[in-house]
Amino acid sequence: MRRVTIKDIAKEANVSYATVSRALSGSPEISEKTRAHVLEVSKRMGYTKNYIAHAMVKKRTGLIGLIVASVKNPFMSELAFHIEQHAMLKGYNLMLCNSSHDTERERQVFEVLISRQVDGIIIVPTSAETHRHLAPYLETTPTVFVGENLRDAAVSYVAIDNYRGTRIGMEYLYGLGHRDILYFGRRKGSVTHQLRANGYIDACEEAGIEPMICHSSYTSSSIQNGYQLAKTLLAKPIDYTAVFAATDSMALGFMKATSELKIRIPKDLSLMGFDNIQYAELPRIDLTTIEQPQQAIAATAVDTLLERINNPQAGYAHHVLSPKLIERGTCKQLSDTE
Amino acid sequence: MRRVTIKDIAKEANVSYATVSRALSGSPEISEKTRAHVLEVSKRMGYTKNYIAHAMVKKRTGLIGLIVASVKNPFMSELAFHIEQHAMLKGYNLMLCNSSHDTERERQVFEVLISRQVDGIIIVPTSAETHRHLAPYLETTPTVFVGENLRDAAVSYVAIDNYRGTRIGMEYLYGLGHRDILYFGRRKGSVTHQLRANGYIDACEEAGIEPMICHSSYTSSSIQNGYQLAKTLLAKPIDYTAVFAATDSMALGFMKATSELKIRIPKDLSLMGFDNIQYAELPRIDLTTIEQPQQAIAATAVDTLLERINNPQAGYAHHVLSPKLIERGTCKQLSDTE
DNA sequence: GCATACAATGCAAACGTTTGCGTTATCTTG
DNA sequence: CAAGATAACGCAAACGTTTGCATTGTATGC
Repeated sequence: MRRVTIKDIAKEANVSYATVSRALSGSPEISEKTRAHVLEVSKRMGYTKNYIAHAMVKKRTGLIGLIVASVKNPFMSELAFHIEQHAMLKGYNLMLCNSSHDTERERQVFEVLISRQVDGIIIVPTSAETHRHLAPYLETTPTVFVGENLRDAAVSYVAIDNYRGTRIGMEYLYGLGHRDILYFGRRKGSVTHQLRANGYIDACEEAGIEPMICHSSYTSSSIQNGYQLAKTLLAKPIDYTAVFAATDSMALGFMKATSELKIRIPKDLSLMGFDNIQYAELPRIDLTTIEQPQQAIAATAVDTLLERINNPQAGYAHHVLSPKLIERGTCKQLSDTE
Repeated sequence: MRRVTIKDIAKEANVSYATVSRALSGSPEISEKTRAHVLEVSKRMGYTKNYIAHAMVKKRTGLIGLIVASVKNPFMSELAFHIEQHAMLKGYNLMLCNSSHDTERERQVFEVLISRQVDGIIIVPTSAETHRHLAPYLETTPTVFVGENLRDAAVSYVAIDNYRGTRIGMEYLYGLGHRDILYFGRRKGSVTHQLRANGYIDACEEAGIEPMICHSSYTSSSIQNGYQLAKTLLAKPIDYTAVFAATDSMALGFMKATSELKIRIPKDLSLMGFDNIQYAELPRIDLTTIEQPQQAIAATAVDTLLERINNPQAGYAHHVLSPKLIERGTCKQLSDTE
């Protein structure tokens, strides 16, 4: 049950297999007549090109690797979708790996992808240290980081302006009359979170209001972690009228806790998220949040990767996209007669 | 900036490259001394095996292709995650493709994956016709179908017992006192939906209650489609106390419509889903539903695929897993004094 | 009509591995 | 110590493509 190769076609069509190769790859230095003949024969015999052999000689696989913490995560899955679509458009296919928030695992799959000769790698790092662990590989393997704002590292990345994101959100909350706004779930070890928190703090300062920050000691943002953190937070007196969560996941965890405690959102408390994951627009959730333009992120990520592949000696590219407020139902105007 | 190959190591270590290959692949016919030496040199030179060349001679890539309609879909992304994890465990990597619910696209990516010499393919078909379109490839490429119950087709598949799923759900609703239960979003062109509807109908018959079915003319189940369908349905008088949605997505669409119409769930109407996608357990959603055991499905899918790869002449395997009721907050006991 | 140019095709090497087989060296056995 | 067995390693082919170069055939220019 051997698959039909170029040699089989050559024999059948009475030409050398170089000719077959040229006919199939659309080389100009071949007569139209023989090309037509070869195409006919190869179609008849059901030939499909062997990309492995092709990659062998061309030293190009047409593959790009994608490393995420977990495609289960709605943010990552959406990104993965758009990356695959855009890559497909450009003639590339996708190899998907999950690192499960594990730095060692991250390194392992990176090595595997290199072994598999992918032309480049797109990675959503699990920590701000990731690019350090990967440093030895980064000079030989075109790589672009997604999500983290790695200004000072010698890497290409695409991310949003996280600082501006929280500023935009704060402006909105301020406009609704809120003055006591708690920032929920600030986390160490991520530049993204650093920047978001900074945006919050600066906004407070400019407005002359007191920042209140609820720190998260978890290493990742998830609904579960948000829920746990919210439970301890809400056990204490509530001296704020709005909550700005560091991520949508944390916001949902917070929401879960408030549901249990019969705290009504937005009636008793306004809630704002960040990321605009798919969950946010679900009925009953209807979370007001700051959007990361996933499709644009995905497209720029593969474009800068391809750029890097085709032009390795060029400098590192930094793309910072704009976040956007998505107004839904979890934030309400603070009544003057409080 | 050439990558270091086996030949480079051979030269450096003063052995033939056959010896290097044997040392690296753990062949027994080599002395411990030279193996240690070769390993040391290859480590020092930063060698990484070229899987493409390896695949070339072994005629095995260690790759499995996964085709889904869209990883954006929470059901698919969860599946993709577990498939990747399980495949990784068995030494395989994953190539991910989205078909976007398009049969022609489905065929295209199937061909691409074959070209890329994947050892096998796992596909979540978009329609009950998919395996017909793919028929020419199926005899030469190990494939397993996931989700659809393709009893009569010459394919391997893993799915859940969808018929039993609705039966279980109906039993539960009946136990809560419901007698007027509407089945929401029955769809043509999918065996899965056929079976679920049958389970509903048979349950009605046995209980001596009248089946009520709201048909969907959409070609896929989504929140949006569920929402549209629910709006026209809810414009008519409501002569039922519970709604059994064909899928969680449809249930969420229904929920969105009820939110707008101030119909309270579960107070005014009980709602049951099917699939237990991640959304279902979110706060405020809290959807009672029938679970598809995703991790088990993923594991059996890759196991039967590997089985098929290593033993192509064996018969087709049909794995039918058991669904399970997940009790949450959208169904309530029907008060006797209605 | 002959030299020249160019178009069309064939030959064979190369990509980086694995592996059957042949060769050498070492060991065992009587 | 000779002969046979076995362990360790090298040689070279093979996997299915692409492509530089050589070769052949045909058209062009004078």
